[in-house]
Amino acid sequence: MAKATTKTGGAQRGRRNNSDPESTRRDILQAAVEVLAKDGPESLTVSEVARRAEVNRGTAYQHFPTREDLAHATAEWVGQRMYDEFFGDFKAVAKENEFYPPALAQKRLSKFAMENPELGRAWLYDVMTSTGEVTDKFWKEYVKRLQQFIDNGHGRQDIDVEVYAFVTLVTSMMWPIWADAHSRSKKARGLMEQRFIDEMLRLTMFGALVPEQHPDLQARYGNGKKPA
Amino acid sequence: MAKATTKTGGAQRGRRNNSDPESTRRDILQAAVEVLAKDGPESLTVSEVARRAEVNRGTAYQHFPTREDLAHATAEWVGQRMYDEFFGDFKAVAKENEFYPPALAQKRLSKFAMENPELGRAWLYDVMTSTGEVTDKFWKEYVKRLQQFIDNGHGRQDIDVEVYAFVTLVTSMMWPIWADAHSRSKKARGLMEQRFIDEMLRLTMFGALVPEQHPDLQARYGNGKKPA
DNA sequence: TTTTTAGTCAACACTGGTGTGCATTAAGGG
DNA sequence: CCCTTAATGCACACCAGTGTTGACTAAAAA
Repeated sequence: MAKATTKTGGAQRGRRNNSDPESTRRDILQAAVEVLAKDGPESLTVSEVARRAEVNRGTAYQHFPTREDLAHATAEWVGQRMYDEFFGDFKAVAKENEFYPPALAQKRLSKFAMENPELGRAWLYDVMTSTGEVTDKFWKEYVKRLQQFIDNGHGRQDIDVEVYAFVTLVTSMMWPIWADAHSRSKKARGLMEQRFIDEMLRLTMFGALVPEQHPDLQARYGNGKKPA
Repeated sequence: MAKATTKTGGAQRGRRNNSDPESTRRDILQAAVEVLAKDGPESLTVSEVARRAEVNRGTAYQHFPTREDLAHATAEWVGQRMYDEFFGDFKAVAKENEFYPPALAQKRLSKFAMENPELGRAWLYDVMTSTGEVTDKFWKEYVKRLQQFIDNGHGRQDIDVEVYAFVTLVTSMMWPIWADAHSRSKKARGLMEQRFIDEMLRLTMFGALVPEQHPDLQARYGNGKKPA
């Protein structure tokens, strides 16, 4: 009504016109992560993401030519964000090139995963669907720091660092999903978080078995060397 | 040609006509699991599954009225198959109502996961997407047996059984996926399997830390009781 | 022999995502 | 003031999956 100059299509009057396309790109990627977390990879469509980002579908296609491009960019973005959010303020907590003290590390990792379930979920989906090597920045840095922590004499020398990193990362990212499905209240969720942290630390510190009951394992793994 | 009686549609002459509809149902479900493992939940469509099962789409719809029905039935079927294949010959290996010796258990679990990656993957997808409580038969039995194992004095009394079961199950199921993505040859894959088994057993037996370096954790988790 | 069951085949209407093209704005910079 | 950039809105062709229906057949069960 106000302006009848418009013939057919055309941009809506008063719509956002961003001088900073990067922010639009971020909005789209963020929406993609949310879609991934909420409905899984099946629902990661350009249409759905654009809707959620409150961005025109055409705009999304300008940033990501195909659905596949969007999916890949999303995976990368997740890796980058995890890296930033987890290692970002590292210097404030631990010395450069050093791992956290374990109690702090596990707590931080769990907290991070509980607070960013959508990142964890997206990361897991990526791990589960990627066919080639995972080049994830976050993963690499995590393994590196862990290795240094062990080299510094804090961890057992016979650890297989990659496997150990895999175990802690995968379970930490997966647990919030489990916790959400198995707790009704927010309070219950908090308890679940604490349970996980406690058990992981306990396991990290002492393992799960009563040593005297398992002489065979003691013989095989107790010498501090990797088994042949 | 042979018979010109057919007017338009109609069943193909000499086609399978199964007296045992259950086997058809199984074929469809098995195909669904394979689709899930190969291309993920996005590709779990009635059309695709029917194609893979070499069954008419209409037939699939007779067994599973909607795509959702098929998805749910598939998840259930996976749980049941995992239960059968993992606990099926339990009595042959361990006494009734008792857990395996840990070395055997971890080896068996890993082997199972490596040999049935499609089941593991489907199970993980289910865990990751289910919103409600996981009622999985396999999971429940696993936790039960583990609890008994600990009650019998083989494991540390302060273990949080559910968390511990979660850790071992999730990582065991996920590792083959990781291993596949990170190994070129079949031999490399076998090595990955062994690495995982070794590290899990080592971790189970001794944990990951050098106790003397972490008096704080020793104080908190070393008394054999759950922290308050 | 008749009937029921399990399955095949083809056609159809419908939905929703894909990717493209184009006219149309709005803002900022030179 | 004009030009470029970022974005909108909409139309179009296309494809693939969904779910339904109706005609048909082979084999087992009654």
